Amino acid sequence: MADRSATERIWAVVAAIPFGRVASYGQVAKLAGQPGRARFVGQALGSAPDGLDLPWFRIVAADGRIALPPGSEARRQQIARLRAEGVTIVGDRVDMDSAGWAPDLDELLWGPAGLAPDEPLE
DNA sequence: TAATTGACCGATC
DNA sequence: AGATCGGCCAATT
Repeated sequence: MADRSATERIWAVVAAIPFGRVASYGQVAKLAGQPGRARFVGQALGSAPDGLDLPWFRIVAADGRIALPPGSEARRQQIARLRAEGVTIVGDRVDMDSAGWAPDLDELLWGPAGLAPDEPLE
């Protein structure tokens, strides 16, 4: 697996998002080595085959808003899925302060990925 | 082939 | 806090 296309690289980053965490499109793009191409992330997800079982629902807008169109079935499922993982969602927003994913350094500061996200850190 | 679209982002007003 | 604008670039029309 040497020459992965940008799309496949994005899939890999999305797949690397830990349970109970969310990441923004721009962040995924940056981690995939393509800063500034946030929109491409959305396309990559829409083009992702179901076989990958990609956690697409862990991707939200930079402000924590659900990027999917209101009233859409996919959006409703995204919210349900995130809540099922213990992510706090108020209105149409995710609490990025507690559920937002950060680069590996944060895992060292915040603890291993198995940490229960319900627990406020303060 | 050109124009339009889109699961966005950041700065600015 | 909301709205506007430019940038980004592959897929679709």
